Amino acid sequence: MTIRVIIVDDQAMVRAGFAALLAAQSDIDVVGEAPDGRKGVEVSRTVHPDVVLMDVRMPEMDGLAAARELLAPPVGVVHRPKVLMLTTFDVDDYVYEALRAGASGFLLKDAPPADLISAVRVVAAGDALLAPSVTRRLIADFARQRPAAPSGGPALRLNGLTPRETEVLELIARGLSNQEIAARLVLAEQTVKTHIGRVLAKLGLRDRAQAVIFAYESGLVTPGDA
Amino acid sequence: MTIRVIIVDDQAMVRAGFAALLAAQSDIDVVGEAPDGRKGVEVSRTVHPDVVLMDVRMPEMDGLAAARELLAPPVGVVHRPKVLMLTTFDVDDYVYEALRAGASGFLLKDAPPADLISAVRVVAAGDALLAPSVTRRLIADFARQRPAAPSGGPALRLNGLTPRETEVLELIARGLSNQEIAARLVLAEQTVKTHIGRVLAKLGLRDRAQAVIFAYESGLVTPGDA
DNA sequence: CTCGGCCCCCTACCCGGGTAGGGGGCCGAG
DNA sequence: CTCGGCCCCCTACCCGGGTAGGGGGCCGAG
Repeated sequence: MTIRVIIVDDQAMVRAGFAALLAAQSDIDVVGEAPDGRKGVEVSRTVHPDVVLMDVRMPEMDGLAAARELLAPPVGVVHRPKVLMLTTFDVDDYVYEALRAGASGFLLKDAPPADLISAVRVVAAGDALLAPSVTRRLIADFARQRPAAPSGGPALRLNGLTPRETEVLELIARGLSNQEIAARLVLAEQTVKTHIGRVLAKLGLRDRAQAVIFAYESGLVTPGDA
Repeated sequence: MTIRVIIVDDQAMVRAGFAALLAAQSDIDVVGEAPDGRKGVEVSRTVHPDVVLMDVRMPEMDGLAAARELLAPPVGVVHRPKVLMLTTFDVDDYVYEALRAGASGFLLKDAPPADLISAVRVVAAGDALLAPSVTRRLIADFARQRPAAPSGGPALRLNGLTPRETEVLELIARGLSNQEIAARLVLAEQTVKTHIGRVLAKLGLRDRAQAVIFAYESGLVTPGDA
């Protein structure tokens, strides 16, 4: 019995590469592809794959939203595939969001090809799977986790940032100074500093330069949307 | 007569994907792989491929340096492959550097797979090739080109940055402090400040946070390659 | 040779950004 | 109601980062 897989990634080359890689396995069939989350959901609901390989960052609908859609389907939809998230970076909040959404696994794209193949098999079999580096981070996070949101916390914010903090972070990532941010948000500059201080603390960053990096790496901001 | 190709890219998954893609063509043989420029040069000198698929950004020796090495071989080395550069972004200076080094082509990684395959064939046949978006940018650049470097200028640098300045900029974009950059490059912290000052002035930026933004927006640094 | 570009280093200075440690009001959950 | 989270604001302080304006050596082009 073959494992039916679809690949959702915005880069056609990546899709083709993965498809070729997986299709070479006798027990795996690539039965569909999609370039973004929204189309990925559609394709999944049409072909009913066992496993969805899902990129995190994509246009239209990102991988996390698509995963949530697939894993908590509306009434009437019975099919529920396993979702294996793919990413090039191991940012914790993605992991948390994805796991919370019910994803079966999280794999870094630069993992050895053999890992991808076995990951598909493991996930198809119903097991969970995390890349070693992700696991490491996960454990580290839990270790130093102050019992913040007790349980069933309100929402998924970027690493536990409040809306205001996220807003400030984005303006930092646009290159604004504290003064400019204050003007833009109609706040005292001190308040801006306070927000930034909390952002840096929550994310474990040193300064606004690292904050900019985080914003890009986490997808809060994307090259070209300046 | 098959086209012998080697793939030089730091991500094993990418190599495997491309290899699978190309190997499926009856007229193309993948005869080697390497994870960085230096090893790529070695492999090329060993297996004498017709075409080298070369990623731009890699550890140890980047794709541009490796391309120069292969295309201007030291005396005694006779083999001279075609080099097809691969990149995820279309930054002008990379294009210029690669073309000046004698690369046969420049392809964006997110091009359709069919393009990659035909690109290999085109290049192997001795023709040059640029991705459409690269061509567009190339023309646009020439169009609005102030007669800066009058002719045959020294080199192609990111917006007129010297190699050292570019190096410093990249470290800023990695989140390093001035002190850390100084340690990394074995410089006085003051020297680092001097370089940064010039970078900011040349690029019209205010501070290192904006420098980080520039690095991402220009493609000097890409989300995911942290 | 001279000259220009690059690289490295320096002193002196200041300000923006970040830290530490406060306070108050609002609001939804329990 | 109380309590916790969030948001906004404050003083005080300091240091990293950035500016201004120097200097010297190397090297390739002319």
